[in-house]
Amino acid sequence: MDKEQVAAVLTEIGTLLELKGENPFKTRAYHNAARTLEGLAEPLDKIVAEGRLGEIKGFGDALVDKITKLVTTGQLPYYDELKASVAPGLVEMLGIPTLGPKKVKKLHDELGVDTIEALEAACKAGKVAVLDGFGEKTQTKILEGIAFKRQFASKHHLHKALAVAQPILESLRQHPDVTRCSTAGSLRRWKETIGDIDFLVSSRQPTEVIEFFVTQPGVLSVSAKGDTKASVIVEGGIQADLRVVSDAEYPFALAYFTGSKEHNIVMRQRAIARGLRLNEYGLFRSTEETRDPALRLPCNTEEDIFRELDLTYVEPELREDHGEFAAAEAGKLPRLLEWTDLRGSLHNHSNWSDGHETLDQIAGHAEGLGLSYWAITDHSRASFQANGLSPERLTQQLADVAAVNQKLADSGTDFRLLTGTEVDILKERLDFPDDLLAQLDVVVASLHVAGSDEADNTKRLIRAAENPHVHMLGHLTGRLLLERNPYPLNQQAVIDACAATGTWLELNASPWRFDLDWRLWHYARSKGVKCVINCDAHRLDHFGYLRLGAGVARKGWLTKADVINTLSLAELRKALKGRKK
DNA sequence: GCCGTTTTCGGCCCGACTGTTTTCAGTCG
Repeated sequence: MDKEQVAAVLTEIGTLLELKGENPFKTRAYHNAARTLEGLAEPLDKIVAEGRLGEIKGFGDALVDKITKLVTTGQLPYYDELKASVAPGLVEMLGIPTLGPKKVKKLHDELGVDTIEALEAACKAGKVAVLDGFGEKTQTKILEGIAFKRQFASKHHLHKALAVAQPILESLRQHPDVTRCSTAGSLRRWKETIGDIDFLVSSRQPTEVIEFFVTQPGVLSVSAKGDTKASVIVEGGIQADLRVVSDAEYPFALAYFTGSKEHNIVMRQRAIARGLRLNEYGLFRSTEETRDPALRLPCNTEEDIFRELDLTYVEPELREDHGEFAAAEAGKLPRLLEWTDLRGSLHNHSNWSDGHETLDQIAGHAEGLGLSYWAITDHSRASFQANGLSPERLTQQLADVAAVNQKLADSGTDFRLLTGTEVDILKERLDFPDDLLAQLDVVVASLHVAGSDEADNTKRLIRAAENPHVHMLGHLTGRLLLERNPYPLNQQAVIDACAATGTWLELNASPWRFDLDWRLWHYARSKGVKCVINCDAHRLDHFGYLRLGAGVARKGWLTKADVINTLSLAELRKALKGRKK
């Protein structure tokens, strides 16, 4: 096993021990060891072979023995026995909000519950509410949690859908019988979560293309296969649909299948108002149902369709009926940000807190990608679970960043790391004093532990925005897509406070967050609030989130001028030092 | 589980909220 696999086993052991009610310090030792492994710079098998595993802090005799067995043989009887002794349903139950190991254990011990279904039945029978430490509210929350999980089981995060779609799209593009092809639907509109993946192809040989599609690598099963369309289930349980049309129909089908439904309704209304009829097969000179090619207006691209309906081209991201028609009619749609405009990210983590890589590794990777800057904003002390930095460690880190930058300067490169923090917004104050914040290039203030009181959460965020050293607020609502709803919060009031104080707002580009939501950027932009698209990177492969975040920013109507991290390093330094209002 | 030591077992361990309590356990980040 490699270190990722070993880390996964150790994490699972820790979770299983929690469910058995083991000493929390013991379970934590496993979780800590897993995290340490993931952060190792050199190969695990080398360390094991050279007998240096025990030199690593947190690795005693027991862990060295178990890790060595996993690395050298891929087996660990202790793990197998432990796993066999715990019902798999219990691990699944941990995924329900408000249920942790203690409650799950109690439910299992007292009620014999070992599946989600059994838990649901027990709640409905009122058996949970009468348990010691449980009550009516807990029982209700568990039922809500189960419903929430089921509701979102059919939705998928954008990056996962993209990862599945891109190789298939590339494959279709190479096929000799494919003339034009594209994704469509919510994926093309860059929605934050995706129900199913839509592909559109134009071809003279639909049967061949469909056969090719259903035999793509990653296709788990074929749910439907006809003359013009097919549906398959691909890896990750995502449904993917292919539609094949003639090349003359292609732009109409692309517009139709891209949607949104609401956008399409307005498009059809505009067609009717002009004595035309719009559907997936064409824009026809007729108000009757028809597919007669002789009546079809000659449109080769989507641009042509919009023009026929007296509109400038509307980018797919904007097709939500959120004001795009009025703007397109007036020729006032903004020129949207391009992801290649971005020069760096201002909210990221290193192995000083809960990130995976060293400052050197991060700087090397960012420079290699052609970026201009990258801020290191590790967690502050209160984020204990994330190994948050004390003021002393932060001060040490400043020196280390300076040393990395000196090396960069000596090698003649213009790329620089920036110092910073993601400082916790505590109940009455920020986690670091102002004089420390004043020494940093970048200060991101984030709420990690919010309450249930909307007014109080709002007040805390506004107070953070009013701090003269805070450049921006991070992941405003704390939502985790498909997992956790936003904190109760008056977002508009916070945006107004940002406008009044000159505080920037983060667009957190992690595909689990995309926070602030695209629907609110239009408002923020109208108030003059600047956006910062941040990766919140915890490892090198999170750098690609810049592209995801740029798509969300486009969906929020943002232009290059609205986004701070399109600035050059010199311009950015000036903006960071500029006095807030 | 690990660590450190007044060398053999006690301490490890932030800050806040919710729901259950009537002073605290469990959960979360």
